Amino acid sequence: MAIGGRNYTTQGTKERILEAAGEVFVAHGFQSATVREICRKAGVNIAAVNYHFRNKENLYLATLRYCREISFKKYPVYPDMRESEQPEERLRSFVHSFVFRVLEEGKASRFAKLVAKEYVQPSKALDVLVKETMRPAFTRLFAIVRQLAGKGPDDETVRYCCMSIVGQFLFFLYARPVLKRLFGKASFKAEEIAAIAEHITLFSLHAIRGLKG
Amino acid sequence: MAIGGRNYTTQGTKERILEAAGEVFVAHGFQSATVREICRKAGVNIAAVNYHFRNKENLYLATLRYCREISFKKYPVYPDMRESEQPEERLRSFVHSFVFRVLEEGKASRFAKLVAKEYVQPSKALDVLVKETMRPAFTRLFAIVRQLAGKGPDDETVRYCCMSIVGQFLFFLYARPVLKRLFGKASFKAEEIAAIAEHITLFSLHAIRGLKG
DNA sequence: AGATGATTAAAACAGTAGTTTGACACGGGA
DNA sequence: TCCCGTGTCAAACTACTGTTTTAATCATCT
Repeated sequence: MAIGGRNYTTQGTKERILEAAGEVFVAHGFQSATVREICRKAGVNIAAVNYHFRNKENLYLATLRYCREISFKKYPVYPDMRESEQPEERLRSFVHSFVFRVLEEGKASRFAKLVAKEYVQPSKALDVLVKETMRPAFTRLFAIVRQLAGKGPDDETVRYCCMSIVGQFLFFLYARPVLKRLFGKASFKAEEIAAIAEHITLFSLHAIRGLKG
Repeated sequence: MAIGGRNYTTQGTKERILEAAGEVFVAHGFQSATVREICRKAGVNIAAVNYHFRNKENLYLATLRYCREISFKKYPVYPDMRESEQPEERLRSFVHSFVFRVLEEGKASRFAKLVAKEYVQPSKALDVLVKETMRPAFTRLFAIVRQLAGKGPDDETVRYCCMSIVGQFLFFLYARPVLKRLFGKASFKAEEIAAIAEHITLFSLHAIRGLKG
């Protein structure tokens, strides 16, 4: 049961299932997704899921990890940036990589879409997601905003600012179906994504400076 | 089939179903919610749903409308405010009623929670939601922000600002399960909600002023 | 070649979903 | 009193779900 897997066809089957599972879970969510559709898309037998992943829930967790790896490999937390950088640049870098991770048209944005569903309909997976992904990200962001805000504002204010920044990401993470219906726009070119990231950066920098005093 | 309903027991059954449906749809979402659980909570027979609402999807739409009415009756769009008011105050009013509609502990926040699920897993209901609820709200917000920003920024910048503001609402609409795990906080007292609304107002006002020039 | 263990395939299983059915209760009008 | 439409109820129906079973296939090592 998935001990070594020296057989190359196994790797092929497992990966094909993970790819198809990514598609289907993004499209329908954990509950509504069916292993039958996943297997049909992957071109494998139904029993393969239970053989390679034990059950549906385990496949979901594996898919979450698989998609996270893809997303963070393409858009790292700090792309070629030193800790000693100016806080404005660190915020800009944080925002840009985050926004691309969310808005990109491709496999790298699957993780963000799965996380979106997890927010709204939490499962056991959310605990590990918060622990491994969100809490570290929030800690990094808090340090950046604290540096930008200076010593004036208290911790609660800084925390609220972080939430305001994250909220702006969430808009584009969630509102895509609404944007499509409001403005007829469903996908973004790389330059547009960069423009959005730059807007969020400037909007937040101005706000923090204003709150500073 | 739900023509008049002069029988008072009918009204009781229909409303009990709608109340229970609100609870269950908020808790599990449309797909995962079962009519059996709804009927058990409502204390009615399973067949009552199909008798009064034809089918599950129709019950869902009715529940959405029912919850929207409750939410907007308690927190109107412009609570005792004239159009001639200063734009700062109009933004503040817009933000406050929105935030309360989202964060309140009670039946009035059910609509926001249902909409949140609808964003992530759109169904046929989203089209009518966008048309009847989101588009008018976005138009009102756009007018306020345009007035705040002056004639300098172009329409796209103003639109991005609106998205940044709405995004901050979304954070608290979505991130509650995460906030619970991050800070151990799941519910907010009225003063805290007001403080959050005030933060979002100030954060956004500073940002818009900064972008103004 | 034959044995071995990992992998795949088809079929069946048990549980649950939404929906439908047909019988029954009840209140008011002819 | 009889009838009829509205509303309620228990039970069944059909479809689909995740999972398991059993047998067949394949690559690899002796």
